[in-house]
Amino acid sequence: MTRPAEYTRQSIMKAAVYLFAEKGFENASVRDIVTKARVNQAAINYHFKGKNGLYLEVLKTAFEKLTKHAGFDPEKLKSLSREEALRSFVSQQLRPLLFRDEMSLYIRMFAWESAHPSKIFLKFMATNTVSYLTAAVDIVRQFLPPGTQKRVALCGAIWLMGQCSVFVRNRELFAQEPFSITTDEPFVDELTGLITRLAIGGLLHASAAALAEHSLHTREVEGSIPSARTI
Amino acid sequence: MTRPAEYTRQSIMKAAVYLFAEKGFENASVRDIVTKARVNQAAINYHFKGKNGLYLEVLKTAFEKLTKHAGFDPEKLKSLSREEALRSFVSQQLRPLLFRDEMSLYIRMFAWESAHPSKIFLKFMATNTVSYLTAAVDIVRQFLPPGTQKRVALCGAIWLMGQCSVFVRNRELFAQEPFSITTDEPFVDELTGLITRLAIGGLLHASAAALAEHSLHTREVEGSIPSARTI
DNA sequence: AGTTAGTTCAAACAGTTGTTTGAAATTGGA
DNA sequence: TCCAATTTCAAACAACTGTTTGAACTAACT
Repeated sequence: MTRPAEYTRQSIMKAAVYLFAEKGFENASVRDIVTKARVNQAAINYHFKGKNGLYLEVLKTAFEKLTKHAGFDPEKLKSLSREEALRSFVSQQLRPLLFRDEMSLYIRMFAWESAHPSKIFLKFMATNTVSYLTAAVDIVRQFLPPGTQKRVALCGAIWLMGQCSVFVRNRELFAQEPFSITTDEPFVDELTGLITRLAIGGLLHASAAALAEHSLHTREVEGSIPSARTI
Repeated sequence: MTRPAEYTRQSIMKAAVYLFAEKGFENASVRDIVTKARVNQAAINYHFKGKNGLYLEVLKTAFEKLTKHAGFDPEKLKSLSREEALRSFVSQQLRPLLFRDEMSLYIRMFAWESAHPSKIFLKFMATNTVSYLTAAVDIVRQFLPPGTQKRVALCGAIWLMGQCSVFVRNRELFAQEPFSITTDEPFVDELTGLITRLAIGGLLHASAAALAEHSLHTREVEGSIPSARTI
């Protein structure tokens, strides 16, 4: 039994994370990956049982590391006020705008999925309990009334992440003409604050709407509150 | 000179609009299109000089019709208050959730592009002056101070459309488990109101930040206002 | 050294994509 | 009717995708 295989595995993983983050799952080809990893074509199928298998493995480690990372530590988040927790989350989501570290790659990978989820990703989310997403749901839930349905909170979390992912995905695009946005620290700080305030406003509104629904059937004119399905 | 070709052209256009709206540009193949249009493979290249040419043609007519459509008529929008104009715009953006008409297809096509713009789309937007987008920029601009830079308003418009496009793109997904959102009229109405209020809040905040920047250099502690680049 | 399991490799496979080809069919004008 | 431009068509092309193959290599154990 030889174990130089571990080097190949890690090499592939690293290249895959980078390219999935850069282009998204569908647009990163296995040939791209093996070239960057400097390994043979067949290596991906031998070590991961195909591209899907590789992606699943990457997703697993990505969410593991994200969860362990300070920004998403459930303990730390609970010690913060709900507003601070929300801001902390948004700040983490926008991390790829400022830093090019490992965490930023994972977050950007997720940004592609939040635009148009791949089937593999959805399957992964359905089977695994991803505490990364759980953290987001928990934060959102703190702005919603106690009895709020799970899917409402889930939907709110996805919406929240969508707010940030536009900028993360199209980072390079926004840097060019005619936008010419330089994503330096003060800009990202301000963007973080803006999105946080927006989210708080949106969630509290949804909360109020849901409460009104629960209290009495006081549907009157237009602008009435339809149901707790409101995000 | 024969002119039955016009039928083929229209047939291709119709199929293309449907499939581009359904899957986005990259994921709709020419074989999908010619099959749906019941024409020959080579027809697209003969009539439109390739897939890109077809897309350009589709984009052209799409934006033409969208502009002419009541919801984006510059005259009508000017007669409304800025809040009403914004709400009207958001309502139009969410149209594909309720109706499956021509306009909805065009809007959904645009929703794919707002997630991750294709090169052809960007080129089209750069060369043509799309009054559809101009309308959005104009609406956004009414919430921003007079001197606001063009790219700031442009960025705001894109952000605004992004708010809606998540739901439009992933319509089918949200209808399934674990979301199970039935996009009926009351729901879409409420969603419209919610996004409108969120947008107003966000834009007004950006406006205030930009104004403060212009008045005096009163940068003090953290949470200071960086620049007018703020969306 | 010989055996065996693990790992690499170049090549090919089977599928898809957009595009091109050159002949056949169609049509309007002479 | 014949001509010539226009339009259709089946087939093939070239470039890509993910995956499989079977031989070659490597390293540990007997």
